[in-house]
Amino acid sequence: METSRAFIALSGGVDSTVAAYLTLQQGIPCVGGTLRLYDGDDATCGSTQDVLDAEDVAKKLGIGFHLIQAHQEFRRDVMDKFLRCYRTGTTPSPCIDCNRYMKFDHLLRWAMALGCDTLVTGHYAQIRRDPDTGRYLLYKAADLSKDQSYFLCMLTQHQLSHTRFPLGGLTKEQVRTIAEAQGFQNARKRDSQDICFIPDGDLRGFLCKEGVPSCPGDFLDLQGKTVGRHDGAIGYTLGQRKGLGLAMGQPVYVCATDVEKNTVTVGPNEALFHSSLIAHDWNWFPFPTLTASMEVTAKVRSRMAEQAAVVHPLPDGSARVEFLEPQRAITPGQAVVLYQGDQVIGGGTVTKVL
RNA sequence: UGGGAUGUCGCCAAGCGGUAAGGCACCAGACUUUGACUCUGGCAUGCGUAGGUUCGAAUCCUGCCAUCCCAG
Repeated sequence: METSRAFIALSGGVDSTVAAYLTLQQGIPCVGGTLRLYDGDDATCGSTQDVLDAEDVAKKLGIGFHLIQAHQEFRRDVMDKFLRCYRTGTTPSPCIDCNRYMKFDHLLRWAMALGCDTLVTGHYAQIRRDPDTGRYLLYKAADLSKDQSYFLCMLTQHQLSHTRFPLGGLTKEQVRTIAEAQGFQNARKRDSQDICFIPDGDLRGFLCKEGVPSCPGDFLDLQGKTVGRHDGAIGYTLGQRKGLGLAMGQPVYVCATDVEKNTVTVGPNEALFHSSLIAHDWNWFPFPTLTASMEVTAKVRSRMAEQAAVVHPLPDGSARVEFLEPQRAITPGQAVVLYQGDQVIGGGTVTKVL
């Protein structure tokens, strides 16, 4: 648990810069590095400019800098899974996978190979250790508006045991203030967002380029009547309104997609609400596996308010989450993350909506 | 070919002589480390077309065009 040497994951942004600064302030020897995940120079995450920014930060802080190539791993563990999800009609969460497989696996291995025992990142979340069980627990950030615990729901005990989030107890404004006080150039740099490997936002174009082409098909209403033509069932996600091009008098939303039949069913907002889901691929924080039903609050997307629910373990290791109130557009492929207060209980991947 | 009806933004649709509502769609921003949702803003010097009446017409009159329905 004692950090003798820390590896700082530098993105070139203000968060990781301040995380590095704060770690150095504690007198911990540090070395920095950036993952190069994608070839495109225009990528919004790990672009050439970001790498230069990160290197610049390392220089200013007087720490070493490593540029770690991870194109192959990123393609295998994040992009291929992303494409597979769309191909099979589910909606992926690439940021969760990137955390799980790139930042806290590939990068952590590199850090350790470089003689570091701790990985430091600029994520907004908190790690604590349960004194009774010895397990590492994940908590929300103090700044709830920047909390990233949803995206960190798949971190394992091993990963958490070698990770530090220096910003977990700070607000974004405090972080920017520290950066300004230290004269960091990126103090007011815009936060990153959107899918980093689709910088122009053209999801369908990207899927096509990567071998998941779209074929036009029919839009159906809830009664099964054809109401228009779509660009291809893949590429639409549950609850989507924009881009349908359907003037039905009232707003309509994607209620279902069928990639086999290449149909997209649309309906009114009210048709999107469901009360329970089944999820698999669970990662639990306070215990190795869920053995009994428990009351929690839950999210099925990062920005929604948590909702009261009960999670029930199922024999095959999956679990059923039952919400007290029906939830809008629960989407297979997305993560469901469970909380009790500020503590993250666990996260899984939605497989079925009931 | 007779008879009837209708033609206002991409779709639907107000308007009924006083100087073009609204909804949907679309576009642009905001929000956002996923896809989404949401919010804000934009969106017809012109109402099928050509004339006429009027101080003034999308609104009245006439011709033409188009579409739909009924006859046949």
